[in-house]
Amino acid sequence: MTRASSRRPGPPTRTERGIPEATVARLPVYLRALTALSDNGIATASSEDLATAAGVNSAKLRKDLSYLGSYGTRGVGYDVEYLRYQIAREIGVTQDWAVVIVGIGNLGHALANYSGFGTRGFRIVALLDADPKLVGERIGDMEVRDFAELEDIVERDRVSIGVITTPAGPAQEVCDRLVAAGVTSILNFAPVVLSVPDGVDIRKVDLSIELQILAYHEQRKSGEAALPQVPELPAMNGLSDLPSVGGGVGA
Amino acid sequence: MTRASSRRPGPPTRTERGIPEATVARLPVYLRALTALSDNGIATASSEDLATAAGVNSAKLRKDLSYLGSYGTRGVGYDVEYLRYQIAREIGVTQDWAVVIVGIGNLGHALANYSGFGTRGFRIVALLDADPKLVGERIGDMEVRDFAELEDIVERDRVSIGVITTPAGPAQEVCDRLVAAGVTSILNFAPVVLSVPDGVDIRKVDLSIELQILAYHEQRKSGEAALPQVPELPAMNGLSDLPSVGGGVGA
DNA sequence: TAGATTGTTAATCGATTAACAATC
DNA sequence: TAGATTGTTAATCGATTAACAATC
Repeated sequence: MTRASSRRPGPPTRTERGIPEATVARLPVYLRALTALSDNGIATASSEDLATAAGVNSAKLRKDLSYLGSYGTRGVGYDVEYLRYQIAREIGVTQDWAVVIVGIGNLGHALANYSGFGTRGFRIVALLDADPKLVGERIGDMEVRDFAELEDIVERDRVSIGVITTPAGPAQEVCDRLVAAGVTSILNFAPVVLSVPDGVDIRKVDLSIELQILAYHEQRKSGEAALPQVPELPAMNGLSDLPSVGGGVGA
Repeated sequence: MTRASSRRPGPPTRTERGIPEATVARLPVYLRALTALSDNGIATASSEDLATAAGVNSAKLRKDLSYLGSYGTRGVGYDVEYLRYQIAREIGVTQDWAVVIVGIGNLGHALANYSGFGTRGFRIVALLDADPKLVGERIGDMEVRDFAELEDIVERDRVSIGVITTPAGPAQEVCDRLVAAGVTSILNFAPVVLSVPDGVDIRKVDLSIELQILAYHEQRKSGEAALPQVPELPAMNGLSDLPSVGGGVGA
């Protein structure tokens, strides 16, 4: 969330279009919950219903929704379709955003094939890789194109979002090229801290960080109730001869 | 972060092993930064150096490290190797955690092949899928095994962490099975809110949510400086006949 | 000793939550 | 009107940040 913050002082008024970051991060969760309710033919839902579906408490949900406006009816609840549309509009997924994926290794492949690319709202316009061996390969109904075409594609298709699925090494360079080409939002899967200029948003998805956070809590559980995960058998701990899962992401 | 909170009142004393969640989430980032410095042969680093490498400000970094103890030297900085070990120990990655991956579709495949599985600290002990067509398939040096073997594997290998890479549909059922088998930490890639009992930690990685958060900010940029991403050509907006990237994750 | 840098304090900011008045 | 549920207030909690005394 490297966002150039340009906020005036004073309390955030609703009309000032200043929705707290924590709320913004939950809007997509509410959107998904509403879509699920809608698919189940449910026309109206209380904040309690919605909160349950979204996995938050109802006070938080009501507070979050209050930043968007007053879309509920006291004593009744929320109209599922109406609220869904309002949230989709607020997030900006009533229009389609053009996306490029750079780095067609295992992960890039997986993302390229990922059907529910955000329940619409996004459109992959190109899969790019610098490796000539990959260029031309078909994935689903797309073809991998040369990374050198980036600038043309970004301009032609008005691409504003780039997804980086390269290894750590080339990620910063790829990032710089994306930014120079005009991309202003980046989703980074490479395990590096990328630096971008003000005005460019960057978000990071990092498997090993997530696992490490789980490990931290896991370590502290062992004593409490369940059995420890640290094996009592000395030979098993850390010295495993199981291979460390080779491969490499390979862009 | 559905963690059974069992905190006594009062300010968090350093010795009370109560590191703030926000700090815990950054420790892996510091660990990675230290590893990079170490790989570059740097033996000592100031909080400023480290903060730059980790992409945070130095005040935050020092505050974070202060929860672990006093591992720096005033006027000098931090010994890279020493601090790296201390953080690794605090996180719990000086030991190996056994991990199972459930759902060997595109994403499961990608994760199974992912080499740097957290710069060590984790060991994939099984790839599981309920689809008989997948069972037996080799991925790297592992073989996909039947999901029915879950309980045996968890017990035998003392698995505490499960990664769910199934589609949304079966995810809750898979989750329940993991929990019943004794898994107490779950990393969920399926686009659903999973419910777990107290004492089980769950973290979620969600591509489409990340993209939607970017879209929200992107939408609000358009007016400001750069060109709008909403095409001026009416025919291009939302009505694209480009296929919505079909496929399905398929467990 | 002078310069550098940590570890900690205290102020500030933002997020969460419970409670309830407004109102359907 | 009585019951239900929203939208908002206010209290609380946790996270960030700047500043600086401690100390190498």
